[in-house]
Amino acid sequence: MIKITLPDGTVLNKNAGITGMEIAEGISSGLAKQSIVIELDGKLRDLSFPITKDSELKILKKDSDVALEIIRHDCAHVMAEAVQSLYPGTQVTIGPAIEHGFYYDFARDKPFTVDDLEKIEKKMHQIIDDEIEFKREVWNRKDAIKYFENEGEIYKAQIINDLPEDEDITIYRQGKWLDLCRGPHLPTTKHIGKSFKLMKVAGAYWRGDENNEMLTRIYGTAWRTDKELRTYLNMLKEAEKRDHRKIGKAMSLYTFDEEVGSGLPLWLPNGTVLIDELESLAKESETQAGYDRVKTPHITKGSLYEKSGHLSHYKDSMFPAMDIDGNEYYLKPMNCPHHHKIYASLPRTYKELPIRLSEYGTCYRYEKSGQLFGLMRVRSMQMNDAHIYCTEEQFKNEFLSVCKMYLYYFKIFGIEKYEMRLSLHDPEKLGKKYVDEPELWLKTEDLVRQALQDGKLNFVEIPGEAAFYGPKIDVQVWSAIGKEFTLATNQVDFAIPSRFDLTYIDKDGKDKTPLCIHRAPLGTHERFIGFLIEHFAGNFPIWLAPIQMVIITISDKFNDYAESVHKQLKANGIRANIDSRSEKMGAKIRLAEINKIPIMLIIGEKEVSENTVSVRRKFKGDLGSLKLHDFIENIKKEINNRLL
RNA sequence: GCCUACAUAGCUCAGGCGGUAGAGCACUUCCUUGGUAAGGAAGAGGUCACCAGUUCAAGUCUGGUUGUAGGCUCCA
Repeated sequence: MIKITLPDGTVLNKNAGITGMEIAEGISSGLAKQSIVIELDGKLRDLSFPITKDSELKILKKDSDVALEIIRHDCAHVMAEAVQSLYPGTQVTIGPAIEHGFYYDFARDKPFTVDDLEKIEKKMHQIIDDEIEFKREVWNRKDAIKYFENEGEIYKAQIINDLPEDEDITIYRQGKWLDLCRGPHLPTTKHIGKSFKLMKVAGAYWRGDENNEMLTRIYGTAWRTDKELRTYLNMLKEAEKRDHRKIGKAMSLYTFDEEVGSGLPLWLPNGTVLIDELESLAKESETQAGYDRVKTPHITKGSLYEKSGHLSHYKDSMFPAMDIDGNEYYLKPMNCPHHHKIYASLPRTYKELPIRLSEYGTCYRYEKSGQLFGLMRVRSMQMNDAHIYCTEEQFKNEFLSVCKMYLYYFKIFGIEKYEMRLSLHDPEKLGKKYVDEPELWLKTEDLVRQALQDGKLNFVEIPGEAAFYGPKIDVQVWSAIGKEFTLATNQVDFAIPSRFDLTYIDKDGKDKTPLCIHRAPLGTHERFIGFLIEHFAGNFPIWLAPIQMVIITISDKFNDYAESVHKQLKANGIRANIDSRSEKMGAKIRLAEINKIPIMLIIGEKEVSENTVSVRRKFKGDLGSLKLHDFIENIKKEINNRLL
């Protein structure tokens, strides 16, 4: 007899070898029906797993998060079986559950196409309807390797070979088909249900290494119920509508041109308004925070980038050199070396520090063609850049005020979903990916960590994500379609100032090396605007909206008055258009709504005679009429305060 | 860069088997002068991404180039 303790403290005395399923059945038939898997002493096991010793047992039902993960994982297994039965000779590799679904990577001479997905899905339904049991077996390691090698499954054999020595090699059979798997699994394929869908095919490198062969990955999504599946698919559709590439086109914000080159956006007048507004915001807050503005050239000699370390650590992301009078020149990927030169152009004393140099210059980075993505990943980018040179004592304060600056920006834009990440170096990559200063790395990382903790900011630590010259804080956000991006960044540079012989004369008359903070609270204008488009779904607050309002005349009898209103709006710095087409008011309103123009000023007989405008706002509708003067004063307040 | 797919009017898209292009919206003109999400009519718009090849004939078939999309890898 063994003792089995349930989560509520109940202790059951049972014969050794009893299974989770049997215990569930003993409790209630309803529970047995709902049960998916058990947690035995903290480890997930199959319902059919024989319990042989005193244990703590938790029975997990279909509604648990774990169950959903297992449904997805099993779905991957069933897909693999379907694929191998339909396309003999295809090798299986790995097939995990992921957020929203699962994937499986296959090795096959001919990659799958979208047409294959339908056939595979049909076969999967068949396997699920057949209600096949998942059976766990523990195999001898050598036998397992031999088995998979004989089957021509070289990837599986390799996976087993690389498993830790002490780990059991478990095999799951589903009917005639079997796969190496840690488990656990559902009792039968029927438990997977029908709420899944194969989504897309993609290439993926074996073990995620681009030096390895390319496998074919099939992505699927799977849910507990059809309702959940439909909700998810619907969410994807809604997200597509927010896609900055779609809205950017519809609102004429920016465009790309084949003859200009990929990743090189052309900002149209409407989009340039957004850039200008962001710049004004940045200039305003940076002036207040004691920054000085500078301007530096777009191309520079290679020798400067040798000194900065860019050529040894960052060359892959730089456009190739151009030869000018026998010298190699590069397009600048970052502003730091230039700012360092500006710092070095004069002797500096401790009294001047901190020195804060800001620049809204364009940088150029060579991104591989496959990773360009609308405005979020481009090759020419305008940075909201600055470098702060300070003493070690000043560091914490400076670093935190930068963090506060981007939190201030986030508040203005109503950005609530973000994650701050402290990116640290990977000691194994010192001298390669990172400058070879092991002690300075640790010391600086500690300095940053301390600053964040003292500032009571929430953050997570990610090793191996630092910049080549120092640790950084990245602020991560997610695009409408769920891609993750770094929006703002705040980096410490401890190595470069000494390479550039940057010094200041300290109180004691001795030369010392300052610390340098790189910071870009608005990231690049391209990415920031791409993100804002999705964040607002194109419905920008008034201060940002490229076209703030449109004047709609009820008939062309009122065009003269409309012109005079337009003139007064312009004189007050308000961006307005007139819609004087020979159309009905309803049609004009509709067009303005579709174009996401926040305010409509309707003008007819009544407004002309009373010197008013009838105000209609997007999302709010008809707000009645106001004296033109009063309207302008109100709206100016809203614009100047950058209200949401 | 790698894998897969796609590229037709300003936008969204039709164009089984090869026979030199079509819709809706937008645009222009005319009629209409209408009070809070589509009034009517007519017209103009395309070297079917580009370059080769096959063919009597290519938007359609083949190859290449460029660009775009979804992934992988990499990053603000």
